[in-house]
Amino acid sequence: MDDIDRKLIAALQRDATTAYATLGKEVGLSAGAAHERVRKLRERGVIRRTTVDVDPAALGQGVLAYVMVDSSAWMGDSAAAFAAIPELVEAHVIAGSASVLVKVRAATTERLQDVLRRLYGIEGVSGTQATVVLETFFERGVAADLTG
Amino acid sequence: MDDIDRKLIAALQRDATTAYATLGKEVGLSAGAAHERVRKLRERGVIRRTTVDVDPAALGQGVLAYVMVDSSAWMGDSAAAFAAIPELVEAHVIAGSASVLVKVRAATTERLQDVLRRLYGIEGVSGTQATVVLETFFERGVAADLTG
DNA sequence: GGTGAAAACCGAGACCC
DNA sequence: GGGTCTCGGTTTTCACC
Repeated sequence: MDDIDRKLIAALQRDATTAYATLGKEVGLSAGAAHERVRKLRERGVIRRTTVDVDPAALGQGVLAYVMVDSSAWMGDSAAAFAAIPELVEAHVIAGSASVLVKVRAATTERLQDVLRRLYGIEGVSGTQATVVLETFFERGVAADLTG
Repeated sequence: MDDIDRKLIAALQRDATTAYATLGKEVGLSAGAAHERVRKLRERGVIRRTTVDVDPAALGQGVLAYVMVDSSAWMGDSAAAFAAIPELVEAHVIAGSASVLVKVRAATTERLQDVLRRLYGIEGVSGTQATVVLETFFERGVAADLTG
C-alpha cells in the first residue's frame, strides 16, 4: 500500500470506468502494471467492489434522516433486523446514550414515520430520535490521500 | 423510470463491472437495449458516476464518528469550508438544535480530536458533539426497488 | 514488481424493425 | 423503444526482464 496504490484508488473513486492505460499514465506505470496493482487491491479487499452512485431523489427517495435508536437490551446481534428495513442505508452501533445510529432514505416524511414504526418493531428498541436533513453539502468516498 | 430501469440500477449497484450482455439477460433485454437504458440513466443524472467502494480501515481510517455541529450563525453557505476538511465524508444541514451533521473518518481518536479542532475553525461554529461508532452493521446504496 | 504484445472480450454506434 | 451487427478500444493473460 504505497503512494501509487493510493493514487490509483483516488482515480478509481473519481471514475471507475477509467481505462488502465489512462490510470497507468496518471501514476507513471504501464497499463499492465496498473491493472495488476488494481487486481491485487481488489483481491486484498482494499477495493470492495465497483458500484454506481445513484441520485436518491431520482429514485423517489428525497427525504434523508438520521435516527438515534435507544434500546433496553444489547443490540450487537441485531444487524439482520436492521438490514431487513430497505430504507436504512446505514446502521452503526454507537457509544453514548443511544445504542444504534441509522441513516434513512424515504420518499416522504410520512414514509419516514413508517420506518420509525418498523424500528420500534425490532426487539429491544425502546425509543427513536430522528433528525431530518434539510440540505446535503456533500457525500463522498474516504480520502485516499491521508497519511493515516 | 420503470421496473426494468430499477433492476438495472440494482444490478449495477451490486457490481458495476457487469457486462451489458449479462445485464440484458437479467432484465430480459438485449445487450444493446440494456446499454441504451443505462446510457440514458447516466445522461439524466439518475446514475451520477461509477466508483469503487473502499475499505476505510485498509486506508488507515479505522475510526468513524458522527459530529453534530452547533452554530451561532447561518451555515447554509459554508459547504466549501466543510469540504476543505478531507476527513469529512458527509456534511448535511439539519433541522433541530444543531445546525450541521458531519460524518468523519479518521485514523485514530487523536486525529478525530484534530478534526473537531478544525471544525471549530469554521466561522460561526460554536460547538460540537461527537458520537463514535463502535461497529458498523452495514453501509449500502439507496434501495432501487421501493415504489417511492 | 514491471514491460510489452497477443488474444479474447466488451463498449459504442449505425441501421433496421 | 428494442434487436442485430460491426469496429475499435479495452481487458486480460502471457513470456520475458
